[in-house]
Amino acid sequence: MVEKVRVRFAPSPTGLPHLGNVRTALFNWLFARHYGGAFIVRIEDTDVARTREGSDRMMLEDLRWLGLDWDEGPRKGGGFGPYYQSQRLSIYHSHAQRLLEEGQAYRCYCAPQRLEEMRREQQRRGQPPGYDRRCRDLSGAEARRCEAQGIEPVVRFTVPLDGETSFHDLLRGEISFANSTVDDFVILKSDGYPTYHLANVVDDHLMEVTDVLRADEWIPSAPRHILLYKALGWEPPRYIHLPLILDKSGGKMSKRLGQTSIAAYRQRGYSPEAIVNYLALLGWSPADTQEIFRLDELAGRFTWERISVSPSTFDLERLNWFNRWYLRHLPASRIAEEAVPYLREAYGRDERSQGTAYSPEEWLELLVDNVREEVDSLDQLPAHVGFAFVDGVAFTAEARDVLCAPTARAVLEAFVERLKSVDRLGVAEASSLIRELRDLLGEKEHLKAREIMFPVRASLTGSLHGPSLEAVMALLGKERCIQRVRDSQCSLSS
RNA sequence: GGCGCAUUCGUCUAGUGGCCUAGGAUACUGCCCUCUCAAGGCGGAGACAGGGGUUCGACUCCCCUAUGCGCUACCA
Repeated sequence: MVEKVRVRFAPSPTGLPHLGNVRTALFNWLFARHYGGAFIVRIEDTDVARTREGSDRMMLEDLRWLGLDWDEGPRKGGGFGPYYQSQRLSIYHSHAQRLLEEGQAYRCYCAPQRLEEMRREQQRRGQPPGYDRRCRDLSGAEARRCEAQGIEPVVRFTVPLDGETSFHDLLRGEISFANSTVDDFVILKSDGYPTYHLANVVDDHLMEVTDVLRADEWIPSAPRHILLYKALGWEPPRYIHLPLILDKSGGKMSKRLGQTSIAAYRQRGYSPEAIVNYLALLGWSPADTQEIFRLDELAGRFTWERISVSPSTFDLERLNWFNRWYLRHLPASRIAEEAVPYLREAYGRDERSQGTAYSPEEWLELLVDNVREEVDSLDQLPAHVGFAFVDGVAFTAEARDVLCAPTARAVLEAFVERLKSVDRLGVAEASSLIRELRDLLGEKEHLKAREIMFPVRASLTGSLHGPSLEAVMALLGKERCIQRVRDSQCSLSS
């Protein structure tokens, strides 16, 4: 690749951006970065009916969030704009006009109902579907009659009746189609907007795109694009068709609305690092067995030869694994910061440091640091930290059993006794307090570790599971610990 | 129906004719560690869609079949 590589991500703003979209964006971005090229974003808003207000904004926002910055495109500009197709209408018109004049395209006045009937009939007869070319050889007089009736025509491309059209896909090799299976497709709609086929070819050429990385589903329409390039006298770009991402039920991702939108994952507290890492390994693999990759590291190692050709299934479990990894390895301060909205939502506050040895910031970080390993995503966090936020302790059945054990009372009394003599209860102090307690009771009463730890844990949190005991103690603070032990004893005796 | 793409453990994948009694990861599972849950360590179970070729030798190349998916719009 001698010339400078230029690739583009060209979403159509018709809904919530999903994992499939973003994977295509990611691969384009990685390709551009790896080969030192430019990454262009172009909004393909040519379908007036399906365009959703704000969809382009969300797409851009998702890209930004994931760290996929673009060199040219909306909000950024560049020498090949505008980057919204709806602002390039005159460009498409002039090219359509040229094809019209050269006899490589023609106006078609067929009514939608007629086309529909035609298709039904073809279906019924078991014939290949496609436009029957009724308007292909319309006389001037007939065309004028239609115009007089006020019919807005579409412009169709004149596809050769025989021969074949083939193109080279970098991954799959030569793919060819008999021209007889390609019908005279529409390039300009009656509302004046171009179809994907025209807009895409014209823009890729004008924007000097060298490599097209797009989803697999485009392979069947590739011959149309090749034919257009040829008709316009242009050189087609190189093509890499990316394997589709299927959802759990086996269908193409974009067809199911579901919970696969990037926004949904962001809301649930998945990190962009995890999503990028997961997506990168869906359809691409490194030469070794490494699995954890930062974005810049991926850019360094991403080569198109290692993109796979077979479709893959989206697997939430695996995404969760990546997310847990990042939850565990990202700085605690960042996780704490991101946990705030979830805690506020659940408890109306994001800290409860009063009466503890910590500042609000320290407290939050300590809390998050001790539970982050237990969740798949941040939205699960509140469920694990109730003990630190809620006042009354609710006991689980097994916690109750533990507290009713004959040895529990002595343990708790000894615990409170030691607690009283501590003036600052941080994690370190809690830790040594526990050690002393275990030494003492282990020796004197011959109690096992769990016979000591469980009652304390149960009285403090109402549960047998949770963060390490010293963290629990430090998070509650001295007074609340003492209070909870007292309360638990009362509630048991009553 | 037509056209196209694909087919290795449940899932993501390695594998480009001998390195494969098919490797890694995840999920599942056993043990260890441990106050619990995680994490971590060490094990286990688990796959080349089927049939024909080509070859001294096929997961790897060719053909057929099957299956899955995609496209078949004045959607992208």
